Amino acid sequence: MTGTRPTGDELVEVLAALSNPLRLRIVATLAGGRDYVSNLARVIGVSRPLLHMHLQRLEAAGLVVGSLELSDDGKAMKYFEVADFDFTLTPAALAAAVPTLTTPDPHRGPAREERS
Amino acid sequence: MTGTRPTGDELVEVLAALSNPLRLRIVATLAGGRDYVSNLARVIGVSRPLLHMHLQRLEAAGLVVGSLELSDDGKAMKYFEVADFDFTLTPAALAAAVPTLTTPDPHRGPAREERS
DNA sequence: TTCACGTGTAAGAATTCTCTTACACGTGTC
DNA sequence: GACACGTGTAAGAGAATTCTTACACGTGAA
Repeated sequence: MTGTRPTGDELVEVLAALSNPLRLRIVATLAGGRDYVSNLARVIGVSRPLLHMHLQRLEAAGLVVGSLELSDDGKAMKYFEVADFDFTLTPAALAAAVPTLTTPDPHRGPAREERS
Repeated sequence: MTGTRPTGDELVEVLAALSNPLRLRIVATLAGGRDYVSNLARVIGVSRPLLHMHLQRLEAAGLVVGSLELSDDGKAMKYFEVADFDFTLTPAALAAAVPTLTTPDPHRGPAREERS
């Protein structure tokens, strides 16, 4: 995964996933070792449902990986760990990714000239 | 600016600024050469007020630089160009930035344990 | 004066994001 | 059975983003 040239859409998803303080904190914490959801929520100091949502976002972007495991006492634990991603953000790198953006049409129409 | 270790807050602002398809397109376009607002709006195909807003966001994040200049025929033109930024996104880099995040208190309180 | 072209900004709607609260299910232990 | 601890998800409020439309001002040319 390291050194991969992301498509425009992938890049936007990754950047959006990392542009949140809490998610940044989640990744940073997981960088120190894998952990399961409930415990991670306690460590970071966030409610479990909230953490659950953010982990989904991070996993969708491919920044963390989760795996459901069974503990010795039969409990279903969901462990998460960071993926070893490596993205470079430079004007040139962005320019290379932009051509592969799938029309992010503003809202309705693709803009017309102002002042008819 | 290249190779600088950003603070957590700076990093969040930069990532938020780049996590939008249109802003990514703006940076990519400016990477091909400086331009003034009205023309850039035509080139990209977006309304000028909208472009103006996005440029503000990019400039606030330090990704583009604007300068008001007077053209030969006396018009005030605002030219923008990309800053030569270079950010590295790896688990380790993020972990290094996170400690400098200024309390991004969720919403109201700092979360309490669930299930009283 | 009027038109073309540059600048900036404010008001409002539609959408998305963030977060809390509440519910559901399963398993091992007291 | 009741409790502790793990999982997942849905409903709703509040705030932030994104975008359009409309207005303001200034200068040179017809």
